[in-house]
Amino acid sequence: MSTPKYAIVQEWIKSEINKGTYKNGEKMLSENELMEKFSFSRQTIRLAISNLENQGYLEKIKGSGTYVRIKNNNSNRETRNIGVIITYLDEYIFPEIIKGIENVLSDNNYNITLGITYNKVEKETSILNSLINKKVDGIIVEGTKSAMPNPNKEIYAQFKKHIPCIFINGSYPELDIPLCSMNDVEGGYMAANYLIERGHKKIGAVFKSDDMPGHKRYEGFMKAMHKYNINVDEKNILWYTTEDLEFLFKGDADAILLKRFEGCTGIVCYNDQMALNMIRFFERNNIKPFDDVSIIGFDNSTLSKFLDLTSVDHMKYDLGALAAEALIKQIKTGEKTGVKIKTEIIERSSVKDIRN
Amino acid sequence: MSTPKYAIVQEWIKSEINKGTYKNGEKMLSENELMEKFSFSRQTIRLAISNLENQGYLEKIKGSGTYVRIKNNNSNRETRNIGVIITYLDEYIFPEIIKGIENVLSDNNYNITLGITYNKVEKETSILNSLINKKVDGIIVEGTKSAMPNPNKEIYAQFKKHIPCIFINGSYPELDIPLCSMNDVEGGYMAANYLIERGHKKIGAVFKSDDMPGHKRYEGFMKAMHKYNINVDEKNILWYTTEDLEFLFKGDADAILLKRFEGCTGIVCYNDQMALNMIRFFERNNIKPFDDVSIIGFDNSTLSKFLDLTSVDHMKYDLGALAAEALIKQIKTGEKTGVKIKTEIIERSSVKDIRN
DNA sequence: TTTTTTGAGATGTACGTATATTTATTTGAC
DNA sequence: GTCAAATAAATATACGTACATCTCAAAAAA
Repeated sequence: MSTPKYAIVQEWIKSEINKGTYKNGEKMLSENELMEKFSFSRQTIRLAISNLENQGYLEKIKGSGTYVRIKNNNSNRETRNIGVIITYLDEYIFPEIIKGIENVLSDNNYNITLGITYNKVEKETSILNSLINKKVDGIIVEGTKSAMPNPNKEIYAQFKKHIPCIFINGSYPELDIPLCSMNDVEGGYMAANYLIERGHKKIGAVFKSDDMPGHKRYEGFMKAMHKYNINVDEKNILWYTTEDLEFLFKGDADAILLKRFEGCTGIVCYNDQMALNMIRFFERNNIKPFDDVSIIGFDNSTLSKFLDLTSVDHMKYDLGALAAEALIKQIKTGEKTGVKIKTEIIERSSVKDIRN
Repeated sequence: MSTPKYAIVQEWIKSEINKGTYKNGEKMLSENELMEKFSFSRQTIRLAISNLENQGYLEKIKGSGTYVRIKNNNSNRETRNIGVIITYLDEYIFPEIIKGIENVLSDNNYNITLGITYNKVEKETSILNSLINKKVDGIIVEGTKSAMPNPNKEIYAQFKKHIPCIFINGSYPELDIPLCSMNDVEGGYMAANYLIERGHKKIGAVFKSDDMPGHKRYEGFMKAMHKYNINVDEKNILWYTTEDLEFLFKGDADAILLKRFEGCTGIVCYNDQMALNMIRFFERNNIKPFDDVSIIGFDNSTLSKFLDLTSVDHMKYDLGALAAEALIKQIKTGEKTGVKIKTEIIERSSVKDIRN
């Protein structure tokens, strides 16, 4: 069994307390009410309550009820500890972000407490609860799917009253928590602009559809094309989802792809890994990448260095560093500022100048 | 009812502990034994044990039993915080290691406090000092260059007296701190063995000389060659340093490399990035990689997935996970154990079977 | 000999039932 | 209106059952 039922109840109670639904001293739902709410047996509910009692969240009074009673271990002393919550660590942009955060924070004598959510809301809840317990001086969060309604939103709302917060990549606008993010629209614009300036007119693109940055980069791409009055043939713009990767670039779909990108002299790719896919695709079909077709990627990853691929760098390190600086500023002065990170094209040899 | 049954059991256990019948660390009667002894139900016994656990008299270990473990509350109070110190984060093996550590620790309700040393001794010193201040429950360390004399060695010696430690990748043998590391010798052996079993006899290799794993992988490589009585031509083994990367694989040295690997049907590469270098090198010189020359890499990185490169996986995730488990074991029981991580070959299409 | 599998024993999770004790509110007698 | 009794609601104690999961050592296989 993945998460025991009693643990579900525990997490729920904890997060409700942290949200502020039940305040210190107030009466919690009775065992019977919790039974009905979760449709668990009374024993299971009692186990959860008993655990929380031992952890110092609740107090039971026989015959009366269960009450929130938070034991404040130590007062509001400085911990010089910052919580950093991210969705993933293995995707190649995150290590750089963390590096940026770590460098700034350690220069200011802060430690990092790291949490990884794997884009799962429940994991995020438990990390947030444990950070509240630990009393951090501030948090930097890359929230789980910010487009969807997130039950942790209320915890964040509670959080920001006492503890400085900074979001990175995405945020909940209604919460008024500052955001540090890369400028994907500008990145898409620059990529297209870079090709156009070197004489390319028929430009294809590959974007990820199930991802916010994908849409933003497309927006920037189109902006550049319109600025130069270049008609965009939608056929040349390929949208894919994570699931498409399985078959779309393995060779089976080459005939389709050839038609989609027929006559294109340059391709803007969603990221460097996609650029690699396209390079392999062209090689398989006797089209020389970089020479016959210019290619431009995103992320300026290790991959692009090895491939000698021109790539749009969104300064992942700076994103982390500036987020950390914004947080420290907020801790010191209370001033809430966000940042948009600059993008930059790292020139390598994958784009050919075809002007006469 | 005057005194509840569970209280009777509690009092009995307490007095037996105080009498010295069961000493600290010793195994208490099992739930079933207590059931029989008192003729109470298992739930009642469990309640008594659970209360004593919360009072700091007992500890339950699932699948093993209930043990006497008397906690002295005040001084060394639990922080449920583990320090993790690594040299780098951006090199591609580290995120996986951290993921392994994080998963195990968060399952056990520990937080991670992350420190990055960038292989600099002074940075390591300041991180260690700040962790001592923070009173972590344990640390997992990837030490800075363990071959060199490290002034932090004494800090570690102090550390390990009070706080459980685990080293990963490398350690200072004289400190007697357990080590979790990958088995590079075995990895080198497996890579060579894999090629030999598929009919390759003239096998080249590229190893990193300024790095411990490079030497270990070479050692394993030679072991396999000797086992099959294959004479190794030292000319076919290329050693490089970090600095060599600048010019050795950019094309200028192709003539030299061609001579070095003349006639080789397979190449063992120090890691996947080096494998990519070799692939590019062969392509430049009209030798079809994978077809004319089999190639095997190390690390099973994203790169190898994209290149469809057979690679030796040293289970970076497991390294982190097992190190974390070893640390938790040490915190709970005081038992100091290290682990050697298994290696495994991830088969893809870069090695050709050339047996007749 | 070494490695793998099996199995017994231990704790963990979960449900059901029944009765006891305490608290707080409502009801009813005065 | 006041006070005591009845009642409802809440937690406390206690037993039974079932199956899940983990540990460790013994047995079996390589």
